[in-house]
Amino acid sequence: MENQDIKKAGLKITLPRVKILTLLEKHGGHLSAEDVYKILLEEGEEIGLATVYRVLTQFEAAGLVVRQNFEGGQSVFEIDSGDHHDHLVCLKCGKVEEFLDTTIEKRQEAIARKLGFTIKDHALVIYGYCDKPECNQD
Amino acid sequence: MENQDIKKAGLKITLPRVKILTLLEKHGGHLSAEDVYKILLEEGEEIGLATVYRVLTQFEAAGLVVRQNFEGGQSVFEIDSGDHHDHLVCLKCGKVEEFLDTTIEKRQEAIARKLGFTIKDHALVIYGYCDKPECNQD
DNA sequence: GATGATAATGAGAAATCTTCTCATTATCAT
DNA sequence: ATGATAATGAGAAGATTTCTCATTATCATC
Ligand SMILES: [Mn+2]
Ligand SMILES: [Mn+2]
Ligand SMILES: [Zn+2]
Ligand SMILES: [Zn+2]
Repeated sequence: MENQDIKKAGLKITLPRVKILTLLEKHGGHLSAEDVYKILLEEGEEIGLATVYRVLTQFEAAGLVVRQNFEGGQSVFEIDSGDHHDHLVCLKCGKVEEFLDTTIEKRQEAIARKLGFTIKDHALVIYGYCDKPECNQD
Repeated sequence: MENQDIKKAGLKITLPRVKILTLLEKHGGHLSAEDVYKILLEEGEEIGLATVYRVLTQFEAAGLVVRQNFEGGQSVFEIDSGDHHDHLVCLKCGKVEEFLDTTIEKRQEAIARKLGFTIKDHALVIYGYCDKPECNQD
């Protein structure tokens, strides 16, 4: 249940928080703060955009969601399943695919070690065109 | 000479363009539009921030510079040497290191192929702490 | 279940980064 | 040198995100 996750994060169980977390779980994909805001409005919820931004940032700090900064426009958020992964983004239709490549992950560690960096996080996003007919070719 | 690069891009040789390109070449590293603007002002140039943004975007389109979207804050620009590379960024001091790993590059191709994507571009940024004493640890 | 200290919310203002508009000025082919 | 056209600079405006603060909700305690 979402309520336990919220409580564990040291946050009070409020309607906006439950609605936002439930929506992200139900949706499963990548949503911007404004996406979340609009969907909840359409569902008849009373919520403020500032609250959505605030809560998503709190959820991120609590490890409940992950923020992705794809190029251009807004950040998007997704449930933190615990399994790190990277992304492919279609420049035409916006479709997002996920992948995890242990070879890449290991190489990153080696590179950081060689250059004296302690890795805290990383972001690998491949931009291109997906295989849908209307997206193919430049 | 910068002038030829600008001309080849189909752009007129103007003082702002020459100054911006020269500064990026001289500096060698990663500069935000505002960095460029402030440095040129300090050097006594008369230039507008809008021009800096406009010109950097034109240079990017022309393949003269590359834009990097590191998380938080402004985009930064660097001369496009033609050699693609990725980045490590220190979260404490902002230091940026560059690297190129052919293993990672090849794996990305394989992943895109498997998922039906045609790669147009990619961004790999490793965030962490560099080996300077004041940056080490958390 | 009622009470109250405290945290959370929502609306709008504001901050931040970037692009746009448009009158003025510079470039460059002729 | 001239003129068509492109570029510039200042400020307005757009886009995204955060902040402020008065009002409201939560929840530990009674
Ligand atoms: Mn994802
Ligand atoms: Mn670089
Ligand atoms: Zn697509
Ligand atoms: Zn550092």
